[in-house]
Amino acid sequence: MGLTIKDVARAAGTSVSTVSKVINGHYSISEETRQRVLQVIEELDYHPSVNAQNFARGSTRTVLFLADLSPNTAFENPHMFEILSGLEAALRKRGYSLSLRGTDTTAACEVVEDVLSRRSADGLVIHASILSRPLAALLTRSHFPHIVLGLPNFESQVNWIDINNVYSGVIAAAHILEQGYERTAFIGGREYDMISFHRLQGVRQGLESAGRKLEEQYIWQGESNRQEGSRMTRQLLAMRPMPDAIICANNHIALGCMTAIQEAGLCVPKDMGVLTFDDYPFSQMTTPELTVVDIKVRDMGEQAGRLLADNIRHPNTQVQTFTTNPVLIVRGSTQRKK
Amino acid sequence: MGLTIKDVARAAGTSVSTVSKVINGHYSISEETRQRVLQVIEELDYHPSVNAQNFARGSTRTVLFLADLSPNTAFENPHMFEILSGLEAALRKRGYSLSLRGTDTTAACEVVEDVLSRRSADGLVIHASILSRPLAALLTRSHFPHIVLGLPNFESQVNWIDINNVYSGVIAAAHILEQGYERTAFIGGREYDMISFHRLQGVRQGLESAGRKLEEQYIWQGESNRQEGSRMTRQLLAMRPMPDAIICANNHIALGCMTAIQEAGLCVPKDMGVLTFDDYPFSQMTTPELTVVDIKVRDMGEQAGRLLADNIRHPNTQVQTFTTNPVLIVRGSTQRKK
DNA sequence: TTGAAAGCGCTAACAT
DNA sequence: ATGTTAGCGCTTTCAA
Repeated sequence: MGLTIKDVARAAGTSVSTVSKVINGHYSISEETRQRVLQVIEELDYHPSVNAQNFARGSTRTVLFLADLSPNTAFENPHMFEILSGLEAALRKRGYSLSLRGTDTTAACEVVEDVLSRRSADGLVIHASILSRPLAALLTRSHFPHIVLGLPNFESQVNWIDINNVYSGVIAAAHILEQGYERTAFIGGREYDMISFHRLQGVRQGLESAGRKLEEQYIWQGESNRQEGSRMTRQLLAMRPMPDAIICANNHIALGCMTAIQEAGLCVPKDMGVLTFDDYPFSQMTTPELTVVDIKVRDMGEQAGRLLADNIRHPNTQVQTFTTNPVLIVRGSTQRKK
Repeated sequence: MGLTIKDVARAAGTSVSTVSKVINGHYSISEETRQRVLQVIEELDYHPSVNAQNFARGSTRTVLFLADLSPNTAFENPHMFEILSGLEAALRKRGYSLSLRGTDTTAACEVVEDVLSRRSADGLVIHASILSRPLAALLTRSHFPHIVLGLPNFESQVNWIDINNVYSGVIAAAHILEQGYERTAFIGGREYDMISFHRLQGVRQGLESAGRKLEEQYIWQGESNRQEGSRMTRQLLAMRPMPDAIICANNHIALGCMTAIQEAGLCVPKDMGVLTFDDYPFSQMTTPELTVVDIKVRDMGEQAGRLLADNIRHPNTQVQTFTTNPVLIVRGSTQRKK
């Protein structure tokens, strides 16, 4: 097996260090020898050994992705894979490869300690769901390049990136108003459901900045499932005046909402506009199909990759960002205007 | 930076090679020194450098996963992530870490050539959707450890593993019979849809082995979407005698099927049993919920990991396996019996 | 602008 | 059972 850098040096009539410099784009090499060496590399079809490069450099050019990969997470979190794809693309563009490692919250600390001491990665991407205070402390203390996907649910100095759910709410409100709906309602998850909460906040802001108001009695909270979506919707339908548009915090709730409206004999989007967040395959399974404020979650992965690559170069910068890339996908459920 | 094997050797009063042997579980070390060295390693909190180990061994202890990771593949293929999770778990258990690389069919060959020449992985997991003839040839010719996820759609000598869709069909048929349905129909995708075809085959076998028959006029093929599912179902409902159970090749078709049956004023599961394959989140979104023959796709990932690890140890064995792990999930759509 | 040579930290063949 | 030592293939400092 294998050509080495020596073979190239010999064939090109130079030293190995010259070849190395050519490979790494060192400035001190004359254009002439650069071309010659490149030519030889091409002819010999030489590829430097990744292992030897890593070893000599003391780095791995690898980023490790840490998340909970227990059975069924994929179904519950179809976004994770998209994030991963975006991340991989962004990292590869910058010369890093991506490794994957499943772990739960408890084990995560040990895993990270292991990575640090064995130097088996140059950076870490950590899903917020497995971030604990000790882990955050470890990350901060070690100054190891990292980025957390999602807003940590406690104060910390870690680098993180998250979707701007508030802004998504603003977009939702704007669309509802633009379609001429007058009395907007919001049904969402419980207090601890931060995503729902932020979306609610955004809707409120969006309405208020247009001089409208999200009436308190039009806000309902419950579990995130279809049954609850139906239940909350029925509450709304019983009110006078009845709202004429319902913004649902997520798809599950929205599906229940649609059912309840149809069972009440009302027509979407004429009697009631319905809007939700995130474009899932089943957003298009209702009649009419659901208007959604979608999130370019792949973009978030790409941004995470970019930020992490920067962080590897400049380990002492802190990054805490909301990415603001929601996109409105208008479908039948809010198309009141022609 | 950091502790090296020399520090450990010095502290333990042995040579570096002894320490190395302890680390790698070499047989020739006495229990006594083993304990002493282990103790020192513990005390010093020493962790061998992955880079140095890889370099010295000439291997990476890494497996690369190759698949198409373009936008939206996650939605279209929710299974991929589950496979990945299973794979990671199985590989980790065997000392390998998993890397991820997105590529299309065309670029895949170059990527693999690069991996081979740079020795950047010890093995490859390749999704069948990006496998081309040249790539298969390269894999075979190079004897590089690999496993393809999914049955290649051409003859080849590569190692592969796939779901046993035929067997899933058999399970489906058995359940339908067991529930007392008399005239089974099958609606599925076009000829080129191999998954549908295999399931059909299985249903046929299952019925025949019970002395029944899948009548040719009860078999319809169309595109895999809801519209077509409805259309094919309406065809079936118009036939006399009408079938009393419909096996749908996939969820999309099944959803259309349910709609058509309900529009015709018939009752599932009394007048018509409905069964499909794969448990998706939306399998439970119909009323009644769909009985499905599910596939433990995570298990397939785990098996792939195991097979690949074996293949890395024994590069000259060929593996071409159907994993037979379908599981019947009985829900309302076929529960005719009490 | 180029080259010589000293590592990088570990493994494994060989010697004891 | 343990130790000695020659690599592994590259990067990088320093001298020329």
